Amino acid sequence: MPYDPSAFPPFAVTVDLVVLTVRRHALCALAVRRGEPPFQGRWALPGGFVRADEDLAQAAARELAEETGLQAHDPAAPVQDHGAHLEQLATYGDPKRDPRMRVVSVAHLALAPDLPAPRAGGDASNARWAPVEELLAQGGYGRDGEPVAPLAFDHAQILADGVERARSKIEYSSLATAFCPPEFTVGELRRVYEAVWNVALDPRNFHRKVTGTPGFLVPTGGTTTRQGGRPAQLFRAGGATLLNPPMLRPEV
Amino acid sequence: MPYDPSAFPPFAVTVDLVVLTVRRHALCALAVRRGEPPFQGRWALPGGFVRADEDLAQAAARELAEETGLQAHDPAAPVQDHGAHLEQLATYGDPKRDPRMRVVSVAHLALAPDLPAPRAGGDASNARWAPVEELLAQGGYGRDGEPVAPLAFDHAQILADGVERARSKIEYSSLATAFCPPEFTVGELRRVYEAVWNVALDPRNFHRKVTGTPGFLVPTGGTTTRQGGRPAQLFRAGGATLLNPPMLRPEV
DNA sequence: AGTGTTTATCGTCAGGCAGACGACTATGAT
DNA sequence: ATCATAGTCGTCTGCCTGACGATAAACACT
Repeated sequence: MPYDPSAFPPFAVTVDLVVLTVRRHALCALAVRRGEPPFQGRWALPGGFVRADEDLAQAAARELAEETGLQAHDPAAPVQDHGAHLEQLATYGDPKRDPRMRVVSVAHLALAPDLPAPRAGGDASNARWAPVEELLAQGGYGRDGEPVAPLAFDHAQILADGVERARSKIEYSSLATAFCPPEFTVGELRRVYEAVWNVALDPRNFHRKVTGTPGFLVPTGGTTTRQGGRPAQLFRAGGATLLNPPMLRPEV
Repeated sequence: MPYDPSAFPPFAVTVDLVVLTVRRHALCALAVRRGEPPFQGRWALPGGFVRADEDLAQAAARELAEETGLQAHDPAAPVQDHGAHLEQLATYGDPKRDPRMRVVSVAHLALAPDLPAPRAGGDASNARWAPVEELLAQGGYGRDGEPVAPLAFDHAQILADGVERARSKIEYSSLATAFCPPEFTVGELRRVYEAVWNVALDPRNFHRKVTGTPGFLVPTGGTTTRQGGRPAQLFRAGGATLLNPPMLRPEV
């Protein structure tokens, strides 16, 4: 029996991106300003429609490249080549989440080092890195005291879910290295954890933990003083993806 | 500007369910036989189209009730009332995953105690609990030696992802109690872990661990001998949802 | 009634790991 | 020279886990 198109309602399917990075000791997310209704002028997560012949991961990688110029990793490959980590986050399909029509959005989570400057269709004023704390302070006030409108659609929920995923996943995986440049120091990696978790970690215990976990870090032989103080060893991310035992987030 | 329907391709959106339970010391999943092409006669995961006015979680709960009669929990509520745990798993949208048309499937994971007998539209022969090992043995042979066809569509991948989610999530959450009846013994809970992980656990260390984790188990005061041997205390699931420190899956 | 089997439960001990923190090292700034 | 800043190595203590001995309370036999 051929399929009956009237047997199911048509949906629009989009991908939305939670793109996280660490800037100035704060966890930041990429936000773009909406140029058209609904929510015109409000900040939102980058995203767009999935094309007819495109896989979901392809669509997310395409949107990521369009917004940031970042190439997504092959998720199965170790974090070695330059580019962002990209993984599926969750799917949001409330019938009323878009007032225009029935839209199901497959949210993805991307983690990137600090390097890139935002660009949204070449217009920098319509894209920015904002501290997640600020973006999630719904109806509150930003760091410069001006009122901040909440994100468009259900994007505050999506962002919150993405942040929580990142916070929990760096506990038991080597994902935190996705926030670092290809070569980095133990101190830089520690500052990533501190920014994502918003806690202070003991530098000595952290150093013991990460250098003692087999396969997590590989020394490159070089050193750097870019942080000031005594020169620090440079490392690359090792092949290990799962940390066992995990890096424990401090209690409260 | 009104929206332009030609600006995006239409999709069908479905929910597919990975319903897991523990039967006779084995982790089993609910499979239904397909009554129509494509993959007619093959086993598949239960699922169906999301309706026009329905949230994704609602659609998953409806399908679960239709297939098993189980009521889904409110995900936020503690695991106390009877019914199945239900959570979103992942979304599968390969353009070729359904030969008929472009279908995006939002897979959900449900965990249920052993009680229910399968029913699919009243026809029991078209639904069964099968050990996941058997369902995932693509092109292999079942326990009775007859050849087993792989699951329809990409359902083997979805099932594998759901099983992996369950296996990892019982490590750090109280989710394993969702496989148990409302009142259960430490031994029954241990057999759940053993079935899901397919390992043998030390009864003494397991008992120490689960009874020593605050909020995990609440004694009801009753005892039972339904397993034979010395009577065991009965417990209910406590309010804790996250186990800290986690229950560690044995190496290798 | 006694014996064996089964399951539950409590205890003990050694090793590993994490948190707290002291000490030393190697840079640049004043 | 002195100080400030980071990085790195050690030590100690407490907690948790894995391994495993021992006891308890039921049932099935004989």
